[in-house]
Amino acid sequence: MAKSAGARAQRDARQDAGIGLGELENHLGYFVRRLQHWIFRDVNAALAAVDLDVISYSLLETIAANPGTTQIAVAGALGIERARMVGLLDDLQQAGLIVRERSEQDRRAHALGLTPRGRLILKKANAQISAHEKRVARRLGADNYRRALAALSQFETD
Amino acid sequence: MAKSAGARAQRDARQDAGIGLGELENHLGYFVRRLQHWIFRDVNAALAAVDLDVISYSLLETIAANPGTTQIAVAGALGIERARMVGLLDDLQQAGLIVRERSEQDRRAHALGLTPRGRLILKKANAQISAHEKRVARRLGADNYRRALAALSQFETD
DNA sequence: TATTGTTATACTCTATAACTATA
DNA sequence: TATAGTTATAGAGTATAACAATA
Repeated sequence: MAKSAGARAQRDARQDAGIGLGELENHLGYFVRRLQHWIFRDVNAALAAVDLDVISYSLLETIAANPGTTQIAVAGALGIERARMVGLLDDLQQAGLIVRERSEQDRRAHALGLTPRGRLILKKANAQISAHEKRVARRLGADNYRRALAALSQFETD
Repeated sequence: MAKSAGARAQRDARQDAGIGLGELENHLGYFVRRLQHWIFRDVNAALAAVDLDVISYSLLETIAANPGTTQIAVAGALGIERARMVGLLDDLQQAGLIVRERSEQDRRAHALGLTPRGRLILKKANAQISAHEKRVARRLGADNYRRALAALSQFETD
């Protein structure tokens, strides 16, 4: 029973520190938040090697998967305000990683794409991300990692 | 194979919207963030019925589980800056839900506790939270919910 | 009229440093 | 000297509204 052993070890550690968390320890939201914090820090540390953060990386990856897409489409897919996209894309453009061109179908919109340098940086970033995922898997346990990925990938948001 | 069916349905929905997410869909961090966002919104909406938010609720629950504990201990347990604790506890105190008393062992510290009203509100909050957890479980699927809770509760942060 | 991108504004969260009173 | 709580400040993230160009 690896499960209760791991959970118990954590509870014990907190009780050693003289503080428990009551009902919180029965709620998925609490554990999701803890894991998300750790992942956020680890992935940003990993991406610092290629001078990116997790948001810039997500933007590059989404643009790479949808060449010619618009700012609004990317904003919607990633849950970023369109007002905030402006500054984020400004930075990526200044770093020479993306291009913004007037769309020919709709001249209000910008068609987004990666520069050759953008593709290179993204490739390096994905190597860092791959190492990061391995760290998560090792820390969570390979079985738990697979279970968590399988379970959470089925969650459909509104 | 409920797994690939669910994952496929989501992918299809995004492709219908004309945009995919590339490598992001293989990363646990992406799904954790998505789930965390949904939970955050749903739990805050639920707690609005008792005029709390998720942070205030976590504070009440932690204080209830550790009567007489200090601000620093709670801050450490929940990952909140001790500077931010001040304002958060000010609000809870003004709402008549907690008491801050000088600790008799260490007169620098505040001993924290719930008022009778704090205990009542917390009880009502936990009923709301319980309903929220059921919504998460239903949306994720009962099996996935159990698997996710079991897997994620074993993650130990630094 | 509605939409894309943009700018401006305000509010919250986070991080940091410094102060006070105690230890 | 170090620690608990507090205050103040600056930076990042988020939400909102309004504007120009285009549909």
